Amino acid sequence: MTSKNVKANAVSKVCCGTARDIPLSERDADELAAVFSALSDPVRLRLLSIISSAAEGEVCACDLVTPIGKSQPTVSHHLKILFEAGLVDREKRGVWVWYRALPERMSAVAARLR
Amino acid sequence: MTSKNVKANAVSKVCCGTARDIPLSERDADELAAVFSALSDPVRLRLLSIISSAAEGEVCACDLVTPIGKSQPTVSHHLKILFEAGLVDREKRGVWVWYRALPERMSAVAARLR
DNA sequence: TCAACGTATTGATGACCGTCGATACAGACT
DNA sequence: AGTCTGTATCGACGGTCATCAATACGTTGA
Repeated sequence: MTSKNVKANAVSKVCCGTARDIPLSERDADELAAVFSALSDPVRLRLLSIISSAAEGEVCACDLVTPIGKSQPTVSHHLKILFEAGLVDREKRGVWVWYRALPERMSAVAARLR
Repeated sequence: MTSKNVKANAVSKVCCGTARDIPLSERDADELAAVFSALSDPVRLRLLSIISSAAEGEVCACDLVTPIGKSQPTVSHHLKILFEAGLVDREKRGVWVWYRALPERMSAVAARLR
């Protein structure tokens, strides 16, 4: 329980080493996990896909309900999660809400996967 | 409901365009979401962090329980999820199971975030 | 064969999540 | 004023997940 690791190919009596410190802090792990939680739903990934590939750089929420194939409250719920995770930005203009992708945020998350 | 998008700064009467096709297929979205689900737990992220930064390239499962601070069944459960998501590889040698990171898999996932 | 140990599985529990119908809210137009 | 429309919120349902104690499995060594 208090000994060092052994060589890769050996099967030794001792194995378990002392508890080393974890490179990723608990707070960082929580924050990262929150972002990945937002990315862990296929509906949200498809929403991100549509928003990111918009020729105008932004998409009206009303253009997202039909292609996703879910109810309007469900799509609104997923957009809120993406927004709160910092993955998209939104702007209300009149009655409509326009969603914009935040590629630098995506890149930052991707960078933390090495 | 069947008109085109309007300019960014305008507040026009028409908004909602026809349903365009989604760049990300439903199957791809499901697969990607499954990987992100595996990454959406802080315990699993910390496990990945320990395994990825191992000097020997691999870590014995017995060295993961104490630093994580969860019960042995819980750690085993999370390791199984990481393995089934293709994020880590494992090899049983004697009584012990050694876990190894798969950085190329991480890079592949990161690449899909643009 | 038996005991000891590391790991995986089972079963149960409490919490969280995706979904939708109904409803509330906020602009825009008459 | 009122009405229409796009969006967000509420409430409820069913399903999934993280967690642990208990247990089963597999390997080692006596």
